[in-house]
Amino acid sequence: MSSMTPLLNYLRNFGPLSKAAEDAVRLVARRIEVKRNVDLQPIGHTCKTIYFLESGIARIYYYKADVEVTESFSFENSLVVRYESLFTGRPSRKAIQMLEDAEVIAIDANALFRLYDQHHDVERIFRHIFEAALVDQVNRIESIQFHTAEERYHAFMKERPDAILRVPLKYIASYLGITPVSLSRIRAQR
Amino acid sequence: MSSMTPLLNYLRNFGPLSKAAEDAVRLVARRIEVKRNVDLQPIGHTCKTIYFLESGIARIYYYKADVEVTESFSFENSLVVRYESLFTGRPSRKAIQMLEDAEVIAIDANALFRLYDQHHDVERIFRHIFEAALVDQVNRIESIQFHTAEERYHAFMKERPDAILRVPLKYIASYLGITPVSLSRIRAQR
DNA sequence: CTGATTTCTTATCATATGTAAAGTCGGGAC
DNA sequence: GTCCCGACTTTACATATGATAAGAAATCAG
Repeated sequence: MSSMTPLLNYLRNFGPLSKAAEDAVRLVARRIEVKRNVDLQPIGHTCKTIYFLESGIARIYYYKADVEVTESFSFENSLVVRYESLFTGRPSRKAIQMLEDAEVIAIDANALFRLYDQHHDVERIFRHIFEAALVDQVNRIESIQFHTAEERYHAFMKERPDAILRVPLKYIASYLGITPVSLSRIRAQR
Repeated sequence: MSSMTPLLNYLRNFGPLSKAAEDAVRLVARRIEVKRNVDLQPIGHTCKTIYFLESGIARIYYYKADVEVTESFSFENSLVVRYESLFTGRPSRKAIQMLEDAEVIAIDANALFRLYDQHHDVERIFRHIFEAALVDQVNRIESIQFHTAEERYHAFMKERPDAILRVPLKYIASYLGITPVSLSRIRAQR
């Protein structure tokens, strides 16, 4: 049985986890390796897996009228989830792509949700995780809607200074909601 | 004891609710009347109450550099929550204001959360509610970042055709992330 | 009803961002 | 090493939105 230690440590940030629950989580998760540029989940697939990144960077992207759009990045030691598909059971128009070779833990979402009744600590932990995700989304909306592209670029740089070195700028541009040309302009001044 | 029926029906949309749990919820909720233009919750207050609107419209707003910004609207038969404060325990920079005279059910959030351990169905229902809210926020981000102001206006009109009649346009403009002038221009063409 | 205040629209001008096209740079394939 | 291709930047021009101000319409108080 592979270690899963990083995942279990991550989960413990959100609440205590009994030994029994820990074992149950291990049984619904498996460790996989994914190469750079591979789509972990393709467009059109219904999200039935919650991914935890031990290493590597992933992005969620989709197409808006033939133009590729980056919705989010996820870095090591965090989850990658297409919430709008996971919680509706509908196919996602979004794909998850790895931007670096990565070690990933894939959690079977339905199996995980079945643990909720037996292991209340598992339900509580994931509830806290998704509550925190909700807060993140609310804050992201504020940042998108009420800050300029330049402000958002600097905020992103401050929060993830390594991203600039690890992620192609064109993806950062589309994440910020601007074109690569615009991002170039912002970076050029000063 | 006041009826609370609309709230309980709303909750049942998200899962079954036992009689015992129903009674427990009644005990942490109270019914109030709020007048138009009143701030149900002021800026700077930590969110400790979840509101359900039986009637009326509310909006969440805040100030971004002296300019008032509308974050969201809530209509009758839905919840009003400042998630970023409720789930972090930190004071909110946002206020909740009524846009019409309203009948509101105020739920004590901490008392509600204490019910989670005794009444698993209450925890499950509110988990589903907040999961749905997470999906909403993800979709809102997509709509904000990757659609034009005009597309967003038409989408909002389609989803809430009554809003235009009940909500001052300046609030709709700031919700859409544009100025009232811009909204006027969009409405003028055609 | 009347006047006062707020909301909404219209017009003008400034600016940020988009689109298109061309040029530069750098890494990978062979 | 050489070539090629993709990523990034730069420039020129077009367009959408913002800021400001003034006027029209609606709402509110008395």
